[in-house]
Amino acid sequence: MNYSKQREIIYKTLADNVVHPSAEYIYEILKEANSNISLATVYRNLNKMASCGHIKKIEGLEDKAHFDHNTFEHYHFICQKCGKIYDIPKEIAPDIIQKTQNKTGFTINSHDIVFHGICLECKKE
Amino acid sequence: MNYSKQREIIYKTLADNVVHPSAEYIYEILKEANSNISLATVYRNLNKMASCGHIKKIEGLEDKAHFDHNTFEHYHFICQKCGKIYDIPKEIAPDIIQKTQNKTGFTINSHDIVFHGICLECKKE
DNA sequence: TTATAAACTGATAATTGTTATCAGTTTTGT
DNA sequence: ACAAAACTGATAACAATTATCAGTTTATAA
Repeated sequence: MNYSKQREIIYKTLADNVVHPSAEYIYEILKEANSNISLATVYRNLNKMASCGHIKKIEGLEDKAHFDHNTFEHYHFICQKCGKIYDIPKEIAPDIIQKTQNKTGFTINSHDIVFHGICLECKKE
Repeated sequence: MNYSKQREIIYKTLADNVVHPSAEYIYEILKEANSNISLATVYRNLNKMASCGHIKKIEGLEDKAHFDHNTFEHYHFICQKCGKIYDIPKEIAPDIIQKTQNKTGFTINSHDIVFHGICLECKKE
């Protein structure tokens, strides 16, 4: 993979964002900053970085895919009211890979856990 | 919800299938059986049954959604080689809801776990 | 350095999975 | 048997993503 200025900008935009943005959302931020980076380039580079493990792709939320620069193992919670995505620490499911491999004999390369529910903020209301 | 002959056929097609089919796949089976059920009806009814808990919708695999008539709590493994989807028993992650609720204070309504890797069949080759 | 191949880009057309629409049909409760 | 509600097939519309393509940038090595 070669260096590209656009990829660097896309990664920084992702990393600086507290949220877990979609490709579209990153594209909008870049457009407002007059970066002149096309939507196709955003998709291309997010997917490229995800497939080489530099970032994480979060699928199965609504329709869109979201991206996460936080690559240490963790899970996600999506609020059914506000739509916000929260990180969940991996300690909630200890030895999950080992247990599953033992039980099935399959080789596990990755796994994702997604919770749906209502976050604290939205419960207050 | 009213009774519908098409919905019954769609459910039976789903239940009789060992695999976890997509809407498209069910539609193809029905078409071969000359059922004359339209793709829209397949989508409509799978979604309807999923939202009332009669079946399960599995999202976040590749692009398509898949469906599962097995509604007891369990997880999924998708083989990166053959694409087959396997059921994983819920025992691999005991108390996962309780733990996550305690840790976050969020209310959890549902959760999904998806593993990616290589299944036994494909490892043999 | 410059030449060259490979990897990249923006713009946009194309694709794909899914949903909406709509006129007509079934189902259900009275 | 009748009206209201829920359903249907056909197909247009939609939204997210990917493919295409001519031109540009990057890495390599003579």
